[in-house]
Amino acid sequence: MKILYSGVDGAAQGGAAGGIGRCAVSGRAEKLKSFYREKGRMPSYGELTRLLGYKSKRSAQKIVDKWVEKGVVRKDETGKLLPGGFLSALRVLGEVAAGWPSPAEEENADTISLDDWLVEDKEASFMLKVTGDSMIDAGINHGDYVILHRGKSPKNNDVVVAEVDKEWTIKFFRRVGKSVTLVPANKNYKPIVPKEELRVAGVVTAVIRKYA
Amino acid sequence: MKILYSGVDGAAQGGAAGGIGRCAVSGRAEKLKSFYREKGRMPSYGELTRLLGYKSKRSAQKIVDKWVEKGVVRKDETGKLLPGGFLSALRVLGEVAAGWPSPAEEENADTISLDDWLVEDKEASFMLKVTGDSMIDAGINHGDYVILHRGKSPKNNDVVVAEVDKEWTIKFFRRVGKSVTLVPANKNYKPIVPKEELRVAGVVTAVIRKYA
DNA sequence: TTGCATGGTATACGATCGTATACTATTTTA
DNA sequence: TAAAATAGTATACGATCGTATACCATGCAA
Repeated sequence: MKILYSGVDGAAQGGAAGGIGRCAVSGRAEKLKSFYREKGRMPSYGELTRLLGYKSKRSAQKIVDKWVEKGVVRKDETGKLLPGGFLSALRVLGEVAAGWPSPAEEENADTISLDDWLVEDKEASFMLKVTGDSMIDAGINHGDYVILHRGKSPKNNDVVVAEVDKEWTIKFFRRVGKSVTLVPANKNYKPIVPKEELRVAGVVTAVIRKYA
Repeated sequence: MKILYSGVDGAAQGGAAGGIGRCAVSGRAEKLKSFYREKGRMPSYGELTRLLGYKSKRSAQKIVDKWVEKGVVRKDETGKLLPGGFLSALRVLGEVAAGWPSPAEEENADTISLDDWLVEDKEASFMLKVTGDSMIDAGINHGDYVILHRGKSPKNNDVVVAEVDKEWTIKFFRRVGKSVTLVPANKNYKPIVPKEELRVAGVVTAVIRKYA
């Protein structure tokens, strides 16, 4: 029995079947990406000229014009360069059961920023680490992180973080008529019906688990 | 029974107890943040002067000097401004069971970028949507997203995405001596012992669930 | 062979860049 | 009250900014 590990360069290993190719990016764009990752900002035309090994700024200008057309970079209203779609954090592929995407799909894959995708309102959002297993049947385990949106008011069956009778918990928010019940996702725990005061800290908009 | 929703401005609502205050940031830094979020780059000194309503660049310079000391912004070796710790995506607070953090803690909370935190090697990482419930007891549900690191070779008990005998699945990777077993986290499924070929697409480094 | 893109160089333009010195108020501190 | 720090203005410096026109190769199609 063979075990194949798909490395960064797929072709070097398994060879034919299936094929997980490296995402082909032009060498020039690659240099731009390095610059941006390293320095945290886009280069000026002068810097780009040197970066690409040109002797005239005009050459860099022409490259940029094409990049703008392709959406690799954008331009300010003052002409300064802005990061385009070339360095978004992650490529998003299809579903697991659907088989592995072809190299063609892979290159055309959308890219997203997890920050933007997961957090709608950064000002009003927090991340919390979850303790306990009261939501384990909802796939929220001990040690997981949740993103909490504070401004939102909970709808029925939302997962919320709430303080009920002096204790903070994470539960399902379930409203029947006027009364509210906080329902755990673990049959070893009982639903909580707040006696005096229920303080909702926010609605859980995402769950994140990070493997070491 | 009272239900309190902690809005963005906590003080406006519940008043005293507990208190979830707004993160206090100077109005000037707030303007900088807006500029950066809107334009995707840091302002020049000239722009910053106008942004803050000054008439002389020198005033903006002095503000920047203090920001640099506090780590709000950084500077290039050419003097250009770089984003500092002021706009990282998320504030990270304590644990749920530990009670709600005090406003003081809240202001001093660390901030992180989910992109950087979750994805070590962006070039070699992908995101996949999970189909099926074979890993449900490990808290990986149908519809969840997983981040896949392709270069990594799996250790024992890692969650991997693999193609075994022409089918793609997500399972625990369990190695005993020379033989490898792919173990589901669902008692309705049986462990898979690859007969001919096992192709490991990558190791799952994170699981993300996003609530609508 | 002609014509015309393509890719690169050289150079020049006004505007803006980051930095600096000098000066005037105002507020804080001794 | 006097001294010292703070906050803001005015202005000037050389360097670099983004943009533009012109020119020179090479390659390819008509």
